[in-house]
Amino acid sequence: MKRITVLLADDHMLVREGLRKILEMERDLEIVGEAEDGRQAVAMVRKFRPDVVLMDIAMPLLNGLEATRQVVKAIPATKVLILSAHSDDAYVKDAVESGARGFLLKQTSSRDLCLAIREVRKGHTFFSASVTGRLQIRDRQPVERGEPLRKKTNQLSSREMEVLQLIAEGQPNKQVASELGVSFKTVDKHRQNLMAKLDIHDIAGLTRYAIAEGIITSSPRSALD
Amino acid sequence: MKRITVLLADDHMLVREGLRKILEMERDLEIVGEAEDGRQAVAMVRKFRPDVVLMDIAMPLLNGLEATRQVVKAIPATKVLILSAHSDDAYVKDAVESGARGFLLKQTSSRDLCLAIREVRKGHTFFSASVTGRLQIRDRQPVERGEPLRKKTNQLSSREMEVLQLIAEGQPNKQVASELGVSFKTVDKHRQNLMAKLDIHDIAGLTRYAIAEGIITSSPRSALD
DNA sequence: GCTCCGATAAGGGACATCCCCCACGGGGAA
DNA sequence: TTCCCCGTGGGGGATGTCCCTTATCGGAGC
Repeated sequence: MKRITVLLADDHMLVREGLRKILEMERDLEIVGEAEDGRQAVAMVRKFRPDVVLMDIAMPLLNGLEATRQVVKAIPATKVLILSAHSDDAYVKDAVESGARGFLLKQTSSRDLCLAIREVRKGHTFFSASVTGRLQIRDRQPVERGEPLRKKTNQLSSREMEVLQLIAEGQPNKQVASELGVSFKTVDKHRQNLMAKLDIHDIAGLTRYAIAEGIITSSPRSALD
Repeated sequence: MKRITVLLADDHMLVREGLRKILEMERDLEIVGEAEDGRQAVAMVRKFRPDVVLMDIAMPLLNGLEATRQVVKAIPATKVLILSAHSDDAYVKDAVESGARGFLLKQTSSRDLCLAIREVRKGHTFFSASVTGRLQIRDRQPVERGEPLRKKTNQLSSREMEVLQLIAEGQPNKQVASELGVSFKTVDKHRQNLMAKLDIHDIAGLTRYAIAEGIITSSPRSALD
């Protein structure tokens, strides 16, 4: 009986060693290699043709998503399972569009990890519970070989982006209103709408989102040093 | 012969399970508990009094550095070994000033991890090769037995740092209060004080500051679940 | 002893937030 | 054309922020 061959791609040796120890307990799994950056990961997939790649997103030289695209394109038989610390909507979306077959959070248990590897190996998909909710919004098209999914009305309008930025910069509704030359109530309404779209319901969350999305920066001292 | 007792503090279950598997191979090490945030880490140190705490920096509710200060102050016999993904100068410096006995990168090998645990247990220090060069700046100050030093840049007290983190994670005063087990009005006062110290007067600004200082990350994960 | 400070707590007030409700006009899609 | 989304504007209310004030307690320092 042939075992499922797995490639580990993570830039942290401790994490790799930990994952190795976890996976070595499973009799049907076999680790065929370890990569410490995205470029190495692609090269090792070409060389070993593993059934599954366990791919971290944040890696030097070539990030996990770009590496996934190259792996999917070069060796379609190899299934990519993304391993990320964050369940950021954009990451999950990018991962799916890159051709990944699953998205695992580092908060998940080792049991789910092994489960996920076996599922994607069989051609199925596997997503951590925390991220599945966001995927069902889109229609469940066969992501298999198709075109990249188009963004639906899920995105913020340009007006909402403006309001988001000003809020994240610390301006109260009233000030945003005068800045944009509209009514305070209009700003309030935009805020309500974008909060509903993002499912974020406090200013701190909006600020973190804006920073994560690159809409603003967190460093107030960037002008000085 | 008594084994070295170790507490794991990391918000990623997979990482904890990986570390557990690694450490369980060592006969002289014994994992006495796992914490998934800083507050839990402090509580479990008080409860189990482990020889060594393996502490991640980026954790929800209470970050690893603040947790280290509290552990060092409450249970000086417990040695804290910081485990971080980044070798940022400021992090290393903060870690030392917080009273940590060592600083390990996640890029280090499992052999070095075990070595580091044994060294700090003996009262020595252990720093990953990549960060040792930066340490010679500081002269041997009485970090040994005394109180953890505090950064000069921000004169925030421990309590204020805690409140800042929870606010930046999106929690309203009331929820912070119940989290810390104090009155809503006390939290409000801490907030006023830290806002005055930082000269920041809105939540968005506090959030940006907290991210810039590495107290939290901009990832939407840390505030949720 | 006295003083300063941090942590605790409370009252009160002005304002902002967050979330409902409602409506209108324009522009693009079904 | 009809329908829905988007931007605009408003009412109202529950809750939270932000900033005053005062006060007690314990520890650190002089």
